[in-house]
Amino acid sequence: MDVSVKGEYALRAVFELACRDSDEPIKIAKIAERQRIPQKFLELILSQLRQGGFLGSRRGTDGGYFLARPADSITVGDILRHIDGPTTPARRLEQGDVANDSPFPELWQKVERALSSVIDRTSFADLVMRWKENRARKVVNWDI
Amino acid sequence: MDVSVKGEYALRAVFELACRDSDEPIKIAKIAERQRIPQKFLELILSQLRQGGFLGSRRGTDGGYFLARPADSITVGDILRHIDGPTTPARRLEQGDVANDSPFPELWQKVERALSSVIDRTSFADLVMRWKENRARKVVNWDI
DNA sequence: GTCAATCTCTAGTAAATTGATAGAGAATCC
DNA sequence: GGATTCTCTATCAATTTACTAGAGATTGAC
Repeated sequence: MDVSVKGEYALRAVFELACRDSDEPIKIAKIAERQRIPQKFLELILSQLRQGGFLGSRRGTDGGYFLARPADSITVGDILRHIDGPTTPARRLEQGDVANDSPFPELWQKVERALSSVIDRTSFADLVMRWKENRARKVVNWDI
Repeated sequence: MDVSVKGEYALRAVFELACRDSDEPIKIAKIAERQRIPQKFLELILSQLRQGGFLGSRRGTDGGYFLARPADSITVGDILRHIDGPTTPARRLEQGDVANDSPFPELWQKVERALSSVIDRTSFADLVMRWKENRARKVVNWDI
């Protein structure tokens, strides 16, 4: 009932890439620094996200990572499930037969749906938009 | 984003106790057998649930465990949080200051609310009720 | 073509967590 | 007093988590 640190790092890294609208690659070192993520650990995570088709990369000077798809087509759920695995193990969702039934598969399905209604409906475009709005509000308050 | 086996055992054990409307204690061995839970492991879990005020117990012959409160006043969330800890670590829910803000505390709060809308609103009385209804339906289908 | 920068891949690893087990001790009832 | 059952502390193997090390492969600049 919790997200791993790795999953959180993955979300922060993708968010960092989604914030830049340009397609030019951002270096691992830069993401690591800005999001305070151990660099070597982040390398593994980014590589895994690339293998999942979420990110693209380029090597060499001016290399780095970038979104492989538009930010509004990548959801928080996509990233979390790719990094941390399924939110609920399949066997918990299966209805038992008459002999061995229990109320729990139905419960886990409800939990799954509730969770999904948030994580699968929040794209990184949404996150960036909300973040910019909040940011604007705070700056205004500061000015008063 | 998952529940431990221990948490699942705890739910099954409390459900087992909630199914009996009588207040007479049920032995650990019986619960372990009926719910297929390793007995020694279950002992720890039941003891922890007793310390949390959810269960009561009696020793000796005719001893066992029983609900300390009515089944409609114990929720799935109560048990899960007592056994597995908070569903989202507090630090993830905290809003950062202007200098270091991010869209994630808001996200985690939404996740938390979505989860809560299921687990904190499902009591063991609900589970027993639904289970009995389902059971009745299945038996009817068998008879046809 | 070589050099520097950067991603990529395979290992390894210390610490924590998970899912248990063992066994002595304490209460309850006959 | 003895049988039964819960209670408490300790221990443990396996797995997972969070992270590090280092050699290798690309890329672009010169």
